Amino acid sequence: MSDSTPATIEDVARIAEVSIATVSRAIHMPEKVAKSTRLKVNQAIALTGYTTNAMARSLRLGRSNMILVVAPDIGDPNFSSILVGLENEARAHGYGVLIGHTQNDAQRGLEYLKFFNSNQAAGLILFTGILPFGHQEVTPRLPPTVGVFEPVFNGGIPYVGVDDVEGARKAVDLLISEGHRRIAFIGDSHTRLAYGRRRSGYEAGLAAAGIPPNRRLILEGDGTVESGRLALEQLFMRDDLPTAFMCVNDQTALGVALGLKARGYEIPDQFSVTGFDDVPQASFMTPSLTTIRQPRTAIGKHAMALLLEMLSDRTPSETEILLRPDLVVRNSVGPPPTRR
Amino acid sequence: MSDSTPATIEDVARIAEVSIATVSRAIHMPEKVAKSTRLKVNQAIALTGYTTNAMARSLRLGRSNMILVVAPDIGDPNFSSILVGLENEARAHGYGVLIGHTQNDAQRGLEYLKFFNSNQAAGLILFTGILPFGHQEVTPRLPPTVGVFEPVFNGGIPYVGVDDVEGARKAVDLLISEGHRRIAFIGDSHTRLAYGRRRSGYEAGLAAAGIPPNRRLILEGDGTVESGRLALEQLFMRDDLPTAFMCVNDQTALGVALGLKARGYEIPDQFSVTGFDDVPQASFMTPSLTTIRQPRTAIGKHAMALLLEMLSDRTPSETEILLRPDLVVRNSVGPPPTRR
DNA sequence: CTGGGCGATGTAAAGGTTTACATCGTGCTG
DNA sequence: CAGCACGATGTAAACCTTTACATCGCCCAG
Repeated sequence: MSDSTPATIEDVARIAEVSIATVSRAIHMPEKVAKSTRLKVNQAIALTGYTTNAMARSLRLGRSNMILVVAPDIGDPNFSSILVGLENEARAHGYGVLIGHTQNDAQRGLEYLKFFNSNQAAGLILFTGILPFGHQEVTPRLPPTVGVFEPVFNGGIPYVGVDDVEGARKAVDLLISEGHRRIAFIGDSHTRLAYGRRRSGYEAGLAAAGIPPNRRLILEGDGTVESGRLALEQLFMRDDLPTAFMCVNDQTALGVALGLKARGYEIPDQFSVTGFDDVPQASFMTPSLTTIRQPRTAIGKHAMALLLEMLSDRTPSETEILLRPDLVVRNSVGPPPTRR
Repeated sequence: MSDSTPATIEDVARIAEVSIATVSRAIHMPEKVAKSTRLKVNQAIALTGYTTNAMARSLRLGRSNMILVVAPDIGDPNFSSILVGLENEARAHGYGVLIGHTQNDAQRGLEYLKFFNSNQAAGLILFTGILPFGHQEVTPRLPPTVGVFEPVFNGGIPYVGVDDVEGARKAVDLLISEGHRRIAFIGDSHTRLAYGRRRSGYEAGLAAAGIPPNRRLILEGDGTVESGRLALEQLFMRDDLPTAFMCVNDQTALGVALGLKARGYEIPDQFSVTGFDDVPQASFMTPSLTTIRQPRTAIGKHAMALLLEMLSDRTPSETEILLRPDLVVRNSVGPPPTRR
């Protein structure tokens, strides 16, 4: 009864008194088999506890039920909640999730492609904006792929991200509505596409409020805590201070906040600060950080859904999905100090 | 030349002018094939870019090169750094990592067992202390399994964790060396084994310092922020205050810190607080939290190494690996206020 | 010189599916 | 009533490996 080896399709066929072909059809194309037969097969399946052998199936079909997810760093706290969305969606459709990380090593990225040679994975979710497969000229044939956060570098690959422009716009609008008019943007960068878009949102917000742009209030930064601190120092040295700092991400905001605290200033009484991303740490800061939340689980869900769509029919319904980010109001923003 | 379909072992055999059996042997048991033949085969492999089809191999062997990792919540920030350790170690041995989460739903846990019916996975890494497979009486046959953090509930399964007793001991020793003698332990629990061990460390530390135990200073808690706050309130109501709070984890410590701040007390000037785990947020708190670091990446690495060992020969060299936790000194601990 | 043994290689089966094609029977049309 | 079409089912090949067993030469001992 309870065999040591799992039941095969043949066991089911014997018990249901049909051929294995019929069993297979009853499972995968139920409309092709007579109702009575279907019933017998289902009973036999229940009796044996049969589960179709995914290995044999994948071998025969030349296609597996695994999705490979490659990120530069799976240790990144941002990664895990996206993973939740990815995994839930995948499982809901009978797919499993395989993970890998490149740690920005192209060679390692290349290794993961082997999963596709042998159909160990059917599709790819890519976190890096840049293809992790070395120089772009020799781009190997890619499996069905969906990018997350940023478009994949050499294009033609659909991706799911957040509407950075709108997010930035929400932050700057909040600051303006509190009465700020001198708002710095910390973390401009030419290498990160998302940062450029956030800057666009910032500029659009200022323009909409009729505030003339001020290039001296836009500072470079690479998104690290240190870069925030550095930018702050530059502003202090110039003696050309804003009343609010809009930062390109939460790490930068933390750097700014630490710098201000070190100089003895109070947030939000004397300066306001906003971030972007809503990393888990944001609510732990003092004061807790007002920021823009990336809907991470939703991003994962959509990315996986898009990929699965590509896997069934060939044409994805959309080639770019931008989700709406939310403003998370905490305690780092207030009205500018009244000048008197 | 660059076919659309990947090369099979047969292509290699044809080019090398040998049989497919010889190719297989050249790859997996090189000592069994003549040196000259091996050379020809290797050249043919290089020429064709052959990669052995993992599906066919797994089907034939009845064993795959995937390890399933199941956690209650893969969104937990603690999870991701362990994952790094797991994945690195797995890949170094030619294994891939498959992930799943149960969200404490036994049914979902059960679903993942299907991966083993069809040999889609060869081994299991389990994060929950309790088996995620419903009631324990009907425990299904488990594949080779290693637990992480806590021993798996119905035993007999090796696990990798941290030496909680030693970690707690380090925390309490620090507090004692700063001069504290009235030290509360927040977060006692009968359900979490790790918490019990941390309490043991606390008690051992007090005993070693000749401080008599005081049951009124040991408070229940489930490890949430709220539980920390609650325990604090109880202590205040009793008007029986310690000078330091040793918390069973960082969340609890945050709850205590927030409660103290809300009552207008300063940390560490008036009260000292320690945590356990060193979650990423710990350094963002104000004041930053002195805590015990779990060597997460190392835990992942050891757990995977142990599992792979079980997969090759049947007997694991050890059945319990406890890693040494480190004290991370930040700013939440100071000497007790001088009474005057 | 013959037979046995051994090292190197080949042959073929097995692993569990899916599916093109063949077969069978029934009911309808002409 | 004959023939055809169609729906339901069965047969067998193919997917790509690994490996037990067979085969083939060759060397050495008797």
